[in-house]
Amino acid sequence: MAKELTSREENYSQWYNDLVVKADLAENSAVRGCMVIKPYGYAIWEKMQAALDGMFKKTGHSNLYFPLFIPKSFFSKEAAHVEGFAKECAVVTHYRLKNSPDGKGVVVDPEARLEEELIIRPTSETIIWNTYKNWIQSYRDLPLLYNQWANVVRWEMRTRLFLRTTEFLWQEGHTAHASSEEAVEETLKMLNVYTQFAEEYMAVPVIQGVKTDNEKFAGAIDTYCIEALMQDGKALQAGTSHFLGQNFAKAFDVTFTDKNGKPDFVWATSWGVTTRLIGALIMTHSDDNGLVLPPKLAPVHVVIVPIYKTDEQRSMIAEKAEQLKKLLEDEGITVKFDNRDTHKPGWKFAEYELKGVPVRLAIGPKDYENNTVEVARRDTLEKKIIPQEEVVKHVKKLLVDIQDNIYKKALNFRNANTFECNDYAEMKDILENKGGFVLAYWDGTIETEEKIKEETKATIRCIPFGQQHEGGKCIVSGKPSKYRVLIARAY
RNA sequence: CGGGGUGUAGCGCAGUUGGUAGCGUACCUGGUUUGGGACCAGGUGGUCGCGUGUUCGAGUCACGCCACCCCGACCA
Repeated sequence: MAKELTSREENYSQWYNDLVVKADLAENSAVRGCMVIKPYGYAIWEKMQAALDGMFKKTGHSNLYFPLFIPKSFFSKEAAHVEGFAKECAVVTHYRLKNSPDGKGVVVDPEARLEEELIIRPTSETIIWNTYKNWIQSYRDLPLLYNQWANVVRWEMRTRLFLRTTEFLWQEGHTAHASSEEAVEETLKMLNVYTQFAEEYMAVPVIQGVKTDNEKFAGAIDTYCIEALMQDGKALQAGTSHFLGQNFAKAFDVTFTDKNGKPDFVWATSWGVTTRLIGALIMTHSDDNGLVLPPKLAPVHVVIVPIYKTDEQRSMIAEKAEQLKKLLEDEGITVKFDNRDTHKPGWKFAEYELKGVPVRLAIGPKDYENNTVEVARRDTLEKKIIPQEEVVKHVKKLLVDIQDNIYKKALNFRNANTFECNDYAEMKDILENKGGFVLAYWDGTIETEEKIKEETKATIRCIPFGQQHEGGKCIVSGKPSKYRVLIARAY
């Protein structure tokens, strides 16, 4: 019993930390607040990247790459933007080290101070718009539909593996358009891409909406988001897409000549998702036995564990396993045959459950004789003996079933923990004792928003799309309200 | 940055009134095992976070520093 997990009930946050480390996804590094993403965790990120990147390409985007460093002066050009990020920027002031005078180690060479300090990007709007200025003259140059996969740094006080680290990986799309309508359309299009990715690949149901002015991205006109509900009843923002209006074009003087020969500022969007999605994935599906990964993002779909007593059995079963592996791989399924003799089958079962491998096949002497295989599915832990000739068909179906089942399970959980609420005391009680999403009327004022935040520690996550009711009274002030907002404590 | 806590073998921990460090696990070797985290025997592994002090003698006492974790405020 080498790797006992803390149970979710006992301590959810400890469970999460244990799981990330014990499933070998990531660990804390020698640098405060920064993590080492280990191969298994990185493999999940690569799967996410591949799926998202394909979707970006299909919607007409290309990748490019901008520098990690941004001249300090760029940052002061968009007032709201500076305000939003100033407190968490890492600043490069020098470019050289030298041997310490006392002979012990190295010191920063005071002679090598930069004329202008460089900011390590917390996001790249400023350098990108400074550059787009040179790329855009006419409406014929538009739109620019670009994306970059990059690392960014935000100097956070308190960090948690994947959920909040000082450095993290993400993609940031930055597009330029000739009209407001087109930019808004792009913003919503990418929100839909994120939604589709979350639901179809991650099997995480999300709620689409728009952020309040108070919660929106610094420098945006509107911030759209998708919000997911974790098993502990807390919300997690799984993606954001911003309509930036002409704010950055004005700040960096990016103009174009329209069809009528008139100059105008360019319209902008930006949108991103981060390695935080791995945290969302973990907290949505996993259980007290370990990770539960959706087949579409699992680095390994199927693990084959041989069971044997003698060397002869071992080699006969290995041959059978290799045959099955090949058949499954021909169907595009990723298979690991764990033929190590250094660990017992029971150990391997526990290990791959911890790592969330969706399907496990076990082949032992009895199976060899009967031409059968034991199939176990990770999401329900059910086991079943099936004939070998049905393995491929069965596994293919099982992978689809698991993807489907964990999505439904997550959706049911969210539905069971989403409360339409019209009474403030009741809302407080829900947020305090049960957790989950509360849908309540809000009068639209920042005063009410701040009051809710202060008294419940929950925030307005978004104003959900597609509300068709006639309105009601604000849950706090009693003033008329057009729509319900999504309220929850959040990561 | 505030409150709390912890630093002793890779990991998790014990260490009494101060006497030169131990347990579990992991690791290595050999053997028996293998259908849910095997067992037996033997073995390797420590600058006790760092520094200064008290003392004949410090993991243990004093002072200072550092790091990490948890809880808050800020955030994807």
